[in-house]
Amino acid sequence: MQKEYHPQEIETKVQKIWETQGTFRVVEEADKEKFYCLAMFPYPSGRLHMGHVRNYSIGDVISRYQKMQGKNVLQPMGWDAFGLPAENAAMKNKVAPAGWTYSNIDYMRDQLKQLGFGYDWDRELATCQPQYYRWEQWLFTRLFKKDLVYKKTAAVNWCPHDKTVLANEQVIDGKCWRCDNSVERREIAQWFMRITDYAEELLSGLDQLDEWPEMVRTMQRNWIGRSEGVELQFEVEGEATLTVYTTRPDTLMGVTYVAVAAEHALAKKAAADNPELQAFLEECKHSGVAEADMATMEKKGMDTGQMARHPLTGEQVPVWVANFVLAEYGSGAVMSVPAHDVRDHAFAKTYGLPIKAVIAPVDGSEVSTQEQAFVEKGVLKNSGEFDGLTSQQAFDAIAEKLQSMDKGEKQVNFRLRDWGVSRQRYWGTPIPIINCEQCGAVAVPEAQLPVLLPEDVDFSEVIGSPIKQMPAFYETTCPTCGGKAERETDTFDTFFESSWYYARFTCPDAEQMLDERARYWLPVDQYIGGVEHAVLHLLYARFFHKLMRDEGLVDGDEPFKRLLTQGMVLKDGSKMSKSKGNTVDPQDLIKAYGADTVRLFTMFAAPPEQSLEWADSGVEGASRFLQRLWKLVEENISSQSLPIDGAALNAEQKELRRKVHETLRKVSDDIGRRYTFNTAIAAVMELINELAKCRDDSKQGRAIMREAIELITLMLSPIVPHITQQLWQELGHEGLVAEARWPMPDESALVRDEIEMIIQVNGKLRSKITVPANADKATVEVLALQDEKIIGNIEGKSVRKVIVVPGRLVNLVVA
RNA sequence: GCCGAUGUGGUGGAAUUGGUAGACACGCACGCUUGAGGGGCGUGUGGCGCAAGCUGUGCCGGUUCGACUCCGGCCAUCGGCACCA
Repeated sequence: MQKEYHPQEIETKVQKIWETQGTFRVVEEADKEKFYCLAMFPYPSGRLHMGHVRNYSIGDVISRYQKMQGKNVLQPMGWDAFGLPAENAAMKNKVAPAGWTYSNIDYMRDQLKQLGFGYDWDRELATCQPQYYRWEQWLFTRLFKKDLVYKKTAAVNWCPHDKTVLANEQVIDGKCWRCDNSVERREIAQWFMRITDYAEELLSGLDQLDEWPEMVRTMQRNWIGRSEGVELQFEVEGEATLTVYTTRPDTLMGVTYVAVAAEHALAKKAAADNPELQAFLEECKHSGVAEADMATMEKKGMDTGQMARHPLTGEQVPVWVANFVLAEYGSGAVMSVPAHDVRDHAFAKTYGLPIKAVIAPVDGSEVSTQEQAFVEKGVLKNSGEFDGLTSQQAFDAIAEKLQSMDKGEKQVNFRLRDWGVSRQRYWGTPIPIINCEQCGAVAVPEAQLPVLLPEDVDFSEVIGSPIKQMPAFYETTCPTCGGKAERETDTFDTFFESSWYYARFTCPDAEQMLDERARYWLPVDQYIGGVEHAVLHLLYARFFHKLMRDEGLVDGDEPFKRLLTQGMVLKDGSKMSKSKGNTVDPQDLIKAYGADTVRLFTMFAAPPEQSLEWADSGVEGASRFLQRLWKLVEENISSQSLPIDGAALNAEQKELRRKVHETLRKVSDDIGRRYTFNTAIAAVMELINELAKCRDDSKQGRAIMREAIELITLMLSPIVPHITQQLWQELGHEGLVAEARWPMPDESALVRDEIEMIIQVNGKLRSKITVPANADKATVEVLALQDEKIIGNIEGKSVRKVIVVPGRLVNLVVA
């Protein structure tokens, strides 16, 4: 065995062994328990960043651990290959997005291999390949026939100078990131998926996901935002009725105005002969479509001059246009009760609208609503026949009254909106629809799929999508009538591809969307990815799984059994990014220290769910630890495996061996159940510190040492697989450590005769005593009161109470 | 603004079920090794104090024999907010 640890040499060698032996290639084996471990696939941006390294290290540790449990472990890897950055690179460097993407994939694949992740590379896929995206086109046409997709207009960010649609990310402070002109909102026709049809199931399904972080389930619940309320109508003279939705019908008698979105038909109509209002609506357009912007901007409004008739009182209330009313939520109109809603209150104050209090506190106290809204539920007042009812009672009474007048009814509403999947971009999956003047929107027939995205495009002349100016692409004939027709030139949201890749990994070469193999592998047993995906991606994937289930393609209702959301990698307290110049390139670290050191540090520096603060000095520490490990094995390599006679061990040997097996028990729990890899590593460090101090050359002493280094090699192998493979071989084992079985602690080595207990006086630590492990409460109490320090401490005071927590402590309450 | 997290030594973090706060590591200091540097090894290291001891987990308050942990209120930082992925 070499005296020094040479990571690069070992890693190259070990990676070659895995590759030639196909160690991580898997097939379906009906008689073996399966484990599907998936880390969110990367966007091929060019180079791996530390976030990737962390994500994939976590997945690899879990996968390797499960493999050592004897399971049939699938760990695939692929590429979320469509997206905006490829187009930006294309414009900047005058290269086609496809070529840029594929060369990035080649580079990053090589980086992943250098890190030694145990992927089944035979299953690799990239979402920009026609053999992948053809099946989502196919699914879309199926959903089209089921009326689960539809077209409607929706707002986008529009740059009037570049004449192109901008992503939210491309709008900086309301300006276009390229030309710095003001961005406008513009309504265009787009395709939507009826995710709201599944809202109820997406919500209730969360209750079954008991191995997901509670935080993620809460965020999804709030995102779906189920509410019970009342939908009711206000009549507006000369107009269609104005429909509003409220969760507080008990406040209905306090309505002093109604507000509509700037895009609302009523607002547009009222503006036709009102230049001032017209100007205001124009002004409202000058904001992006992001909800955060809508919520933080100054609340502005204008009277339309129209009056709406209160459904119960018949009173006339003014109709206002307000920039904070969301056109896409509910009906794009709200009833306003300034006395009992914070936002309505602020608006009423600004524009001098009346505030009418109709809810009083339950305890009968007086509150003024002139300076501040009273938003709690209470008892009705100033509400005619409903006076004296509680908010709860009034909810039902008012709903019933409205229903009897045919002016409203109870309704369940969701905050969740249908998913707009159209993107006015090039580098994405073409939407498989043909627009015919005669027949309307027609799905591309199955036999004509895939609709291929032309990859040979010129980005130097165009702003926006080149296929929109490519007649060869969009000119076609209608599949129904055979007449002249045009293809959709929009592409899918890239969330579309990432919503089902987990399923395609089970059968990447199938000549259909999914085949029988999906039923063997799914659901994913462990999914790992950034917490930033807690809502959107994870919700869309759950939705897709249900769509595929309803197509008979998969079993089960949920795609991901257990979820781990990893924290971000930070440097100097903020997210690593090129613009901040605080990035760390994993490639440099692999070169300098080897992959095992990089993996070890990322796993040791923080528990996976927390953000990880990067520290170069910590990497040094990880490297040092591996050298210590190497040295420990090297110094003890000559010790042979010998049987250990538990009864013949002296006290020190017994204690050392107990430490070894306690460490094994802890590491198994930390890796297998808790996923706290940092504490698992710390436990092994502690053990190695103990072992390094040990100088016991007796036969039994050497046997304990030998057992310890074998167990340490196994315990660390999921985390640092290269060095442990080399050590495993040096220790004389034929097979791969990756294929070894995870060891079990020896229960007899864990037995203790004595335990230490702490003694507190009034909750403060005063002494420690050693007691027999089986001592009962009374014995412990007596021993505690005999302790010298304690006697001194409680002298002259009376013991009022004694609390004994078995195995832990004694607390004496004195006064 | 709304939703969700987080806050512990000089630093990253540990404390798993309300029971020894600071494991493990980094850094730092001192010592040994070396011609020197590097490296390695050893000892110490929350603060105050000579010590006994006191004090200490973002801030204010509460529950408890006992609170980093539970409850109420605040502050700060981070993530998401539907066209970044």
